[in-house]
Amino acid sequence: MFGLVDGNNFYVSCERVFQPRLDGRPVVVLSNNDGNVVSRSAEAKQLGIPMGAPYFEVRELLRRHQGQALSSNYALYGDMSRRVMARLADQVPAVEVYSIDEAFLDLQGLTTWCGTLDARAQQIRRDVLACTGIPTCVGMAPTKTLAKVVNRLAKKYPELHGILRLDTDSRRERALRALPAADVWGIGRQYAQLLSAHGIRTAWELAGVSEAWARKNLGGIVGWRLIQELRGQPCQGLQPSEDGTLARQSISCSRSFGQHLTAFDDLWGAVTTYLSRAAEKLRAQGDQAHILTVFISQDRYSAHIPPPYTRSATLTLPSGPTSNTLQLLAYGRRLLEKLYEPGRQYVKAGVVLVGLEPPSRGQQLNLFEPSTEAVVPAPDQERVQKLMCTLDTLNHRFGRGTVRPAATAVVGPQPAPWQGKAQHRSQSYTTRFEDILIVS
DNA sequence: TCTGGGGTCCTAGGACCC
DNA sequence: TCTGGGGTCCTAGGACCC
Repeated sequence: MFGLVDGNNFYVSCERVFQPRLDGRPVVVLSNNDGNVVSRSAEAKQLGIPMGAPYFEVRELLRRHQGQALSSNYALYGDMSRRVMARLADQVPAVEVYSIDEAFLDLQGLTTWCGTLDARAQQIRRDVLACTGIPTCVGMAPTKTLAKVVNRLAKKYPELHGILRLDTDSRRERALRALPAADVWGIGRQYAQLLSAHGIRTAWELAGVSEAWARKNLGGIVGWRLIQELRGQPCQGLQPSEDGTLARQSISCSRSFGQHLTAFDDLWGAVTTYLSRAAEKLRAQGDQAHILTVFISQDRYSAHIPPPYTRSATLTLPSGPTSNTLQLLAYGRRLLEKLYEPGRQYVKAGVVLVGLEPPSRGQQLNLFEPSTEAVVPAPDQERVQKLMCTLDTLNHRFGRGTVRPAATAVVGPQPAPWQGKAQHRSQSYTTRFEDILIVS
């Protein structure tokens, strides 16, 4: 039996823990750059504010209803997530951290030592709420996909008190009939449209399509598995997370700018910032990368700019995998030089690291004489490692960006030109001493 | 005026291998 | 005249997730 625990309106709930004045009011949390709505309180949902709505479209509506919009505060949400996951790990045999606000649980054998599964699920919810302040719902079912189904229903119907368990065929049928096919895990916009065109409205009807049809129309093997899981045949196991974190197969960092940028140095400042951050994540994961991509984008909403809006360049590092920020920056600069065109207005940039692997003992050498200008010479490995370790320690202890590449420096008191908007940011209550909550 | 960021998996097609 | 079979790796693109 799988459990799925999901934080209700997670980002909004994190904010409310430290700002009770937000209770009972329509509250939304915005994406980076204060762009779109990414989390909504129940009151905001009731106003009809859709997920993903551009902020400028709903600002007036929120104001009229004494609502509040908040800039996203990932330091806070990440830390609250860690606390929630730690509580879960304490109470079940295994946890798979699926996203910042969701985890699959292994419920095997839980009933034998603590009453019914339902009672156990309620106990987990109470514990998480008491220890972190985050309200959750729990779905329980024989497959991950069905656990997602019942979790959604538990959220939708308050009379279920936050939990729903699915263990018989008649319960499965009732649950699937109650859920629109478009709300099934794995059915996005395109597939929803296709299903609707074929008259398939509920998850129950979706579970009834033929295997051949699912294979043909819902992404091959992926669609086949989806149908199996809806019918109660598990196709995905639990992949327990080590120490509450996930080892990634790719690491990226990208941002929209607060204004249009045209100067190379400004773009380079942004790319330097993002690449430094990505390299930090890479080292935190204990990996090195051997493929680097840099991309820059123009405004895709602009009427007079033809696609493609994004141009990217990828390089397999000729000197082998590395997690050295300085070496990555040297390659990154060449990629950006390749992409940059003077006179164009750019709105976003980013970097992606792939080909991740743990450091090997020796450094990979190029069999053929490398064209010397293409290779960024790798300085002494041990010294570099020490340097990176010192960098990470300082930035962890004194705050992100305390020690950083000079290309990101800005003269004067104004924010960097690539800095995005965040006009309604709450404090980092749990991760900065200066921001600790004062109760008077 | 204003429109996010960070991931996953799968498929198809081409180059190349023996 | 006649032109195989079974692989791997890489890339681009498309779908999905939160």
